[in-house]
Amino acid sequence: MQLRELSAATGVSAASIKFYLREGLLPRGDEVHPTRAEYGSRHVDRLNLISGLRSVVGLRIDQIRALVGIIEDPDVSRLELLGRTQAMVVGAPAEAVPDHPLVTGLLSVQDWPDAPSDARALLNKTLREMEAMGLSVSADVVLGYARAADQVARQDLGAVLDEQSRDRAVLAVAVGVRAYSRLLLSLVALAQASQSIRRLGGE
Amino acid sequence: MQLRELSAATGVSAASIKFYLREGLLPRGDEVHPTRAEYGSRHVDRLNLISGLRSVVGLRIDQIRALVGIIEDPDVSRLELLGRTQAMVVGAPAEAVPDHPLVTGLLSVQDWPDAPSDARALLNKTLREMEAMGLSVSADVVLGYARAADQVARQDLGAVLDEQSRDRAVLAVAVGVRAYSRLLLSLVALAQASQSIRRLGGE
DNA sequence: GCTATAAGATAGTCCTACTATCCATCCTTG
DNA sequence: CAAGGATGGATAGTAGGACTATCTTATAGC
Repeated sequence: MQLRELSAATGVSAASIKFYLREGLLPRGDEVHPTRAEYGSRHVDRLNLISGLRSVVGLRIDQIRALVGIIEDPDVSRLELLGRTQAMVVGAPAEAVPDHPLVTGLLSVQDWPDAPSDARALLNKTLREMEAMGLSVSADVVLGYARAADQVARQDLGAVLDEQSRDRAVLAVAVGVRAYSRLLLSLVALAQASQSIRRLGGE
Repeated sequence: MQLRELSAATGVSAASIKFYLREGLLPRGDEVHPTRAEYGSRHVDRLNLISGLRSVVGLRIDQIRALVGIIEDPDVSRLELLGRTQAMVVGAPAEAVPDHPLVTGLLSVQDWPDAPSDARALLNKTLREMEAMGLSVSADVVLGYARAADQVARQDLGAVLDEQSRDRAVLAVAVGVRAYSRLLLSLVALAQASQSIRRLGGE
């Protein structure tokens, strides 16, 4: 497959493919001559990953480059790869954040492993930011959400593990996280709208 | 208060204030002379709204302009204003979307009013998109999240209704929706990370 | 051999959100 | 009351991000 065909196969313009090559997101093809290179299925997977992460998930080029670097690092296990993907998509903080009181309680109630992770750091950061903004969060609410989240996680994991290439697994995780975040957002919005109508509807 | 003081009071640079004036996001001050204008608390509220919607919520200038237009339309009730704000923040679709089977059930179980809304359209659209992508969503999961969301909404609404100016109410809604959905997302991420460790941790 | 096309490199474009400069006032301070 | 510095408003410039168009060189196929 050469560049033009790769473009046709993925719907990405030839100019954009050249751009991704330059930016190091897409590996070079096998060079047949100085002016001819051969591309294969890994290039197709990679381009699908790139355009999915751009258009669906909304990551920036430098974030995608970072993720691609992890994908290609053979020392990174698939488990770690998926964790890093999740962290990138949800915007987890780079540094560790000390545990919020609610989090320690949560882990024991849910029987979740007490291991540090980007997700845990994000949760702690989020709780602290909400308090800083004057939004109080009750333990009941957190536990209620956590129970629901735990159910989702059990279901969702299977699909991701079935993906054959690392590129496809990463895309599946990213799209899944994005979809669930939109679902949650919709539900919060609908709940608020419903309560608003209750209280203000008759005014 | 003149421009420099307004800048000091809000932490927004004088140049940016001029930019927002030009863009029609911030009303002009009361013109004392051709070269002197007086700004008041409504300008402070508005600037806090603009910078909050930009930095915390991530809205673009044209979205903020649209919202400001609604704020200043006296024919729009506070209830409708808050609904429109929410729709902007969550990126609700412009057109109505037919109900997903899960949604009708959800409304009756939660005893939420059966009124069309942007939030409802978004939920329907999200559920349909997830199905199109092969992500199955169970009724149990949706109900679990909905219960938790309902609790949050009851609490959170009070704070919004207490706000005196429309600007502040809009900011409170926008920040609230954003913050709670991030909280949920953090919990889902942590749940997924925990389940991953369970299943793959020993590999 | 000749021409169309691929690969690769370089420079240009479009968009968004500001930021810097300019200018005509006008207020304040010595 | 004159001088200097600030103010409000207008115009143009900048920075970052993501491409896109152009150009060059070298082949591939006729």
